[in-house]
Amino acid sequence: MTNDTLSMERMQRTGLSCVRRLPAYLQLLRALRAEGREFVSGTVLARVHYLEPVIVRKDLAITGVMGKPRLGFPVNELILAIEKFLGWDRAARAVLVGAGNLGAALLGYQGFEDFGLRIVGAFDADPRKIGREMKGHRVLPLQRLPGFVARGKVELGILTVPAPAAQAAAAVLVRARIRGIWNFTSVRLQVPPEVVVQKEDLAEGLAVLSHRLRQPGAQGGDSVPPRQV
Amino acid sequence: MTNDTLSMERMQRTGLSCVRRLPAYLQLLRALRAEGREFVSGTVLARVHYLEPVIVRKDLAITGVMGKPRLGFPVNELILAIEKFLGWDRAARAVLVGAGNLGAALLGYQGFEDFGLRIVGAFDADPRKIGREMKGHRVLPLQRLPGFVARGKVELGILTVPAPAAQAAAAVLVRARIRGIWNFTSVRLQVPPEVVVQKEDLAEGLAVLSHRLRQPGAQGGDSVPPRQV
DNA sequence: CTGGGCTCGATACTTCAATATCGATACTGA
DNA sequence: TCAGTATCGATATTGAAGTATCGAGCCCAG
Ligand SMILES: NC(=O)c1ccc[n+]([C@@H]2O[C@H](COP(=O)([O-])OP(=O)(O)OC[C@H]3O[C@@H](n4cnc5c(N)ncnc54)[C@H](O)[C@@H]3O)[C@@H](O)[C@H]2O)c1
Ligand SMILES: NC(=O)c1ccc[n+]([C@@H]2O[C@H](COP(=O)([O-])OP(=O)(O)OC[C@H]3O[C@@H](n4cnc5c(N)ncnc54)[C@H](O)[C@@H]3O)[C@@H](O)[C@H]2O)c1
Repeated sequence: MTNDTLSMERMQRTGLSCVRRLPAYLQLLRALRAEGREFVSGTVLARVHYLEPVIVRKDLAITGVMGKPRLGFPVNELILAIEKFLGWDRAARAVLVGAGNLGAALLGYQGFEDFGLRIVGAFDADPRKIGREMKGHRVLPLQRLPGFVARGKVELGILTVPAPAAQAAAAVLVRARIRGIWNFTSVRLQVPPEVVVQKEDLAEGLAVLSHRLRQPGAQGGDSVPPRQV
Repeated sequence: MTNDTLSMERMQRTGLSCVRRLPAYLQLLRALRAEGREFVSGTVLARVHYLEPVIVRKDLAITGVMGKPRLGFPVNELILAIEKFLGWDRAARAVLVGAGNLGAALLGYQGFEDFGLRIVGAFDADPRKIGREMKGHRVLPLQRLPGFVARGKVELGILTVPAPAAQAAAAVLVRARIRGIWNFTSVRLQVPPEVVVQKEDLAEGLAVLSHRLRQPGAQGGDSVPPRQV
């Protein structure tokens, strides 16, 4: 059985929780590679992220990379495998729709290249914003989006318009044959089944934070720390 | 058994997945209240959010509000119960640390009052930003944070500084006796157990999106997959 | 060259969320 | 008035994620 077949088989039964943790591993692995480390144990990765070592090993198993006893996992190989697994080996091209508060922040964020994303265009409906330069991008009118997407092989749309405009803007993206939408509005978008929508809802995190503040027995930290020492 | 006792008992065994869904219900319930609706069935709530009716009923059960057969749940009572459950009946006061790209977006966001949050101050370390007005807030030097927090009964800190500055900035917040930190950096903060940290990681969502784009059998629409504690 | 100890992968167990099913209730409409 | 039905709450079942444990491999120290 080839490595690829193995990888594909495991991909089927991949839990989402695991996928969510991969970027954190990737970040640390890249830092280790920059230091020249060749191997790292799952135990070390776990300690940094307050996880159980066994979770890390199980997560890394889906990449198909084998660790060596006493040594750990090969850092560089693991980086490449995770990047390939997530499709981050080549950055996906994305357009941003809604060059407002949040849109400007995302346009100005330098870290997306590390996460397999490159914003190549910004669009807005407000005539006062169109034509202006924003964080190194010229804001274009929404009417030019379909041509831009088709010509530029754009795969993703980032949606940062006000809630009432969200569904209509999503429809424009869908008609432009975008493959996925990163949705920062609070609207549940209706899209055809071939379009993937990932909703990013700040209210969710805020609800968890508020709730934990009210919980008397809540523990601090980003997650449950394993056991001390 | 009083409603309060019931509510407190159920609060103990509340799952996080449920808490994450509450803001979505709340949003729709408020819209219904604005229309004058007095009752709404769990089935309707479920349809809007693409959930199973059973899930909605179980989620709403933790508020202690009882629904009536054939009628549904009392809208206004439910809103008040959810707000109280999350502690959103009075907005928590928060300071923002790091008035950069993302910080400016959050400062300019008008929707936080609906989520029980009020940003009352903005802080930065960059002398060029200090003193400037930003989205209606004067940016203050970090040294003034402790006094500001103590005097203003500030409970929350919003962390939007670059990653290398994150731990130090968190330490300032902790020393100022903040109760919770909303962490937008990619750093796992080390804080004492009485401080609650909620980490908001865009890379997680992006990883899920990328992965689903590569999954041939993935279906569209946004789902809210459960996350680890 | 040989035993100790760290680490890996595999398997079994536990916990919790999602789903299915059921009887009970109260409004609708004939 | 009373059958019909949408809806509720409760319980049981399924499934996924996290946890515990074990044997095996391999490096290193002595
Ligand atoms: N700002 C934040 O911190 C924040 C946080 C969480 C969620 N959000 C969500 O992000 C979205 C945008 O928030 P914001 O604060 O940036 O609002 P904003 O008003 O600052 O920006 C919205 C932008 O969208 C443009 N726009 C309006 N209608 C459009 C259309 N039909 N097509 C294209 N562009 C259009 C507007 O001209 C404006 O530039 C909202 O849905 C909000 O709920 C924002
Ligand atoms: N911009 C985005 O869209 C985005 C998205 C996801 C995550 N983030 C994260 O948010 C954080 C900020 O991102 P950004 O794009 O706003 O960066 P930024 O550089 O625009 O803003 C950072 C701000 O923090 C200030 N600062 C630096 N050191 C400080 C200190 N010790 N104390 C107080 N303030 C200090 C800087 O002066 C600057 O104003 C980063 O950790 C980034 O990873 C940003």
